[in-house]
Amino acid sequence: MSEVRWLSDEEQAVWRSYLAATTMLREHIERRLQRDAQMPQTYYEVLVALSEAPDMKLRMSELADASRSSRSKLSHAVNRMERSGWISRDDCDVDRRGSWARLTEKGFAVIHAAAPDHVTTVREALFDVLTPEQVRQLGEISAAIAGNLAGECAKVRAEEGTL
Amino acid sequence: MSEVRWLSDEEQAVWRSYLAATTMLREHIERRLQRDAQMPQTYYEVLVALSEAPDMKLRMSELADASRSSRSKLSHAVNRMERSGWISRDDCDVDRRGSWARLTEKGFAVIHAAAPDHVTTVREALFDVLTPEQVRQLGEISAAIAGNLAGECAKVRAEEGTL
DNA sequence: TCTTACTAGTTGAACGTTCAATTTGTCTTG
DNA sequence: CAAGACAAATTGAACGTTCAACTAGTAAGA
Repeated sequence: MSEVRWLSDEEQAVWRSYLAATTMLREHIERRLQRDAQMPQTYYEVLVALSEAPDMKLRMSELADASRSSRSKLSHAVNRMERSGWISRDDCDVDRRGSWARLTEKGFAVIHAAAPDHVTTVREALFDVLTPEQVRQLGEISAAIAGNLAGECAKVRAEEGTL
Repeated sequence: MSEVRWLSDEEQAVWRSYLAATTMLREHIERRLQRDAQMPQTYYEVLVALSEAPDMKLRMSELADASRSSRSKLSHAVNRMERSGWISRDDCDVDRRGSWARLTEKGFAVIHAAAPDHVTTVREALFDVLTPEQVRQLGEISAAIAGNLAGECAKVRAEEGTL
């Protein structure tokens, strides 16, 4: 039981600023995407992952990893997008428990229609307000944070099916 | 109708890294808070805002601003925390439409019990993986992003009651 | 004063996410 | 080739959030 290392005044200020910035940015993008393309950011990421995959299809687990979704969340999301006609589910011959999620032509059209607005939002809200130097810095900072948490997240992912 | 300014390879990489880092960090903190204190991060922020207010009470609208909640979201959240006995609602004499949200003794105890674990989580996942220089950089980057979005968010906030 | 416009806050329904099963199929080892 | 362990994916309930009304009180102008 060691003593808690509280935050210094500067750390406190940075943390609050970080929280404000990331929250506002996320909500801003979410609102725009909802307004322009009638989908949450999560669905956008799922569609992007599929559109970049060979034959525009992935096993559910692969898609879950690619889009940082839990299996359950992805299952619900794919249900929803299947009803919208953006994704279809195909049986997997190799493993009959598994199934493929495939981007339909309609889904392909939807993601391509959504992309320009989305990219513009990201550019205007993020890259346009930072200097090139800051962009580089943000890249390194993000890599450090993500690198440290990757293990933890993998562990959580692994415990999913187990307990 | 001008041409879309797509992201360069470097911007693309930074954006994906940023998305991975912020998503993982948020979910990590959320999981810990849920595990250690049985509350989502949003509720934690509401309790902190109240604990820092004079007499540990704020009008609902002030609390909404302080915790970056929509009025609706806050209303639901306070309902929940009132049932838990962490917050109580007091009538407002000055404006009979309004009401005060006040932190109860139990709520005060809850937030003080939750703080050490939470701060430790934040320190380990954020400050411990960055150099002092990077912490400073992150502060400036966050300020730039938040500063730019503040107007937009205020506008959304204002439209809430109107439409 | 009456009327209209506005503001504070709440509510219920719809949505997306989490959590804890559950189903179905594969792998392993005796 | 059984038997149990494990893996892929889905499901329903509970939760928190959003959205669009809605209630009730205040402010302003005629």
